[in-house]
Amino acid sequence: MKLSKKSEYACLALIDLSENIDKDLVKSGDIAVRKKIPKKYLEQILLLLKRLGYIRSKRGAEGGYKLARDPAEISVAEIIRLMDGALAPVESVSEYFYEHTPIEQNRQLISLLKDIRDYAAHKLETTTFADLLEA
Amino acid sequence: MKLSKKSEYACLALIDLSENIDKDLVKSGDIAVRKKIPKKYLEQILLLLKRLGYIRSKRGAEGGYKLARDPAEISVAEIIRLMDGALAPVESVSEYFYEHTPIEQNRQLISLLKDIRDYAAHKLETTTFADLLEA
DNA sequence: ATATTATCTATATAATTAGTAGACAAAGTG
DNA sequence: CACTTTGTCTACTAATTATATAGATAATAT
Repeated sequence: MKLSKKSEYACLALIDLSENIDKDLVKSGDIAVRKKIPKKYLEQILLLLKRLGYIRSKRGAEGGYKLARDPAEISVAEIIRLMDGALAPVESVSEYFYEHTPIEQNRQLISLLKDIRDYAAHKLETTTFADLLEA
Repeated sequence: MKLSKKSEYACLALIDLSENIDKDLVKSGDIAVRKKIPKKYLEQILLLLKRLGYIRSKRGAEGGYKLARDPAEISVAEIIRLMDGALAPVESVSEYFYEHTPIEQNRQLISLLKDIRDYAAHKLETTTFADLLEA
């Protein structure tokens, strides 16, 4: 797993929406400024998150976005998987994105990498966006 | 950390050389066939490993490669780092390849990713090529 | 002398990443 | 209604990285 900026931005956007969950709507421009994300790029990401059912939107003046789900029920793992694919260090050790890779020729290496994958996947699956807010 | 084929190939090549440590020299062509690595690509990788001091070579007919170091003293971590860079899922959490990334804006995310990095790094640092040979 | 093998450098190609640009659609405001 | 704001959609671009391939040269064994 290597996080792209896209998935970093997606997480930051969801964090921002979680932080502003009391507000009715949050404008993408505001998120862009607060989280220092290129505005047009962020729009693409928000659109994607909308299509995936994570957020809702309203167009027009005074429009914006809001969460469609409880932050406590969105795991970091699922967002990274949607943006970047496998959490595993190689696809041949991935649960959801399995693919053959050269390293499969060595059993020990596979089990080592699988162990790392399992650790990372467990951590990311059990961490939700509610956990990412400041105490 | 996402392993490239290059680092997968590099590991397989070092495994092959470890498996044949009793032999005087191993030809790149033989490694390529046994480990199913494109021959010319493998040559580049072997050359790199040679310059880095991991292997020695001899040219000409009946030439080839051999390990310059004990497999038990080469960690998987160092090879991946040399081929692919950071073991961490984002550079902002990397020990040896630190760089700013957007996600640094969230403390909790940073500590989560750092935890994953530490686990992976520890595993990979304590696994050597001697550990990768069949019992 | 010849065949074999490593060395070195250049090139190619495709995919991925990280955006930008601009037209269009919907909603609110005066 | 006109105008501004904000989301939606699609296309495009530029740079980088990944994954090789090609071919000339150098050294060595036979």
